[in-house]
Amino acid sequence: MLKHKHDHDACIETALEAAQKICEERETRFTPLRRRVLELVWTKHEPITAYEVLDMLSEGQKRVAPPTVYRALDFLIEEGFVHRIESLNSFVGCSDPAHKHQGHFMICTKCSNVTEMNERSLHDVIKKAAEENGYSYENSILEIAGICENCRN
Amino acid sequence: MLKHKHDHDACIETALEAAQKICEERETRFTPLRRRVLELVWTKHEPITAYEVLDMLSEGQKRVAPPTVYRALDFLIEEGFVHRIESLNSFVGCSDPAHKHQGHFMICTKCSNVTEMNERSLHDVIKKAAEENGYSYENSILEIAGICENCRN
DNA sequence: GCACTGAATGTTATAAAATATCAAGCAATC
DNA sequence: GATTGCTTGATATTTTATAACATTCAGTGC
Repeated sequence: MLKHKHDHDACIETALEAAQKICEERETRFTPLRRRVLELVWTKHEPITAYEVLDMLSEGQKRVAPPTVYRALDFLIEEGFVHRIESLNSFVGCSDPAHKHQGHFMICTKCSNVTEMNERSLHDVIKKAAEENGYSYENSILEIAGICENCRN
Repeated sequence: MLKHKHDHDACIETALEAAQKICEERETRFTPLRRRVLELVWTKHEPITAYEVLDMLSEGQKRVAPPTVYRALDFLIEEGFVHRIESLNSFVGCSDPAHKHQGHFMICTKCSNVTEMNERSLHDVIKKAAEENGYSYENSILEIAGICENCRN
């Protein structure tokens, strides 16, 4: 069942190519394993758990161990290709990998789809709120639960 | 080492009394176990994990099992006396238990202290952002990491 | 008082998520 | 081709959380 009308294969491919390019620029190593994990994260196109990645990664070969997946995910998060959704213990591909940032998300409680908001204004408001309360700002997690447009119709 | 200059015992006592009163109003049961768990959460006055609560609860008596703690925490969260900090898998006492709400937090990455922000304006901005992106708003998690005023001095 | 009911707690077992540690492989540099 | 450091493999364990069923307890009606 297609939730979004888009060419999903192309969408994955674009993400992989972008990651590849960024890693070349940064001289970090986009190894086959890391590439494969990023691909699996994008394949689901919804928050995916580390153990789901693990299962998919293990298909048709010897089962990989959790650290393999977690290390790959750590790298991808570090590079900004993947975000972690704290409230779901899950991971999603980043829609704007070129700029490192912490993601702000809306999570549909019906269909589980996640939308990343890259809104400068929202980020600024949050940062300002922190500073007004005496905190220096490092980063922030924002996860909004609600019902998406599709599911309301 | 005291981090805040306040009478911590009084602060715990206030929280317990408030909870008691609210439960009477709502006709929900503020049992000895639930009271004790809330007390332990407030005693630490920093995010506390379920298993820390479990250990403290077990002191000087037969060890309690995880469900005992999780159920009490579930109740306290449901009533709005405790918030869960997703990014830390931990729990903190709510500073405004009289009004049910989802908490917005600042977390000091040095001293681990947590400050709850009950700012209407921030809440409104977040809700508006969600709606502008086509989501109905249910609730939201905001956890800002930074360094608190104390730790910067 | 006593049986009934439903909520709360106890108990046992297990699932789910994540990490520590050490070993082996591999890729770049000298 | 030896060295170095990063990456991956492998084993074990820790941390976090829940499922399922049994027992206890408080309130209600009789």
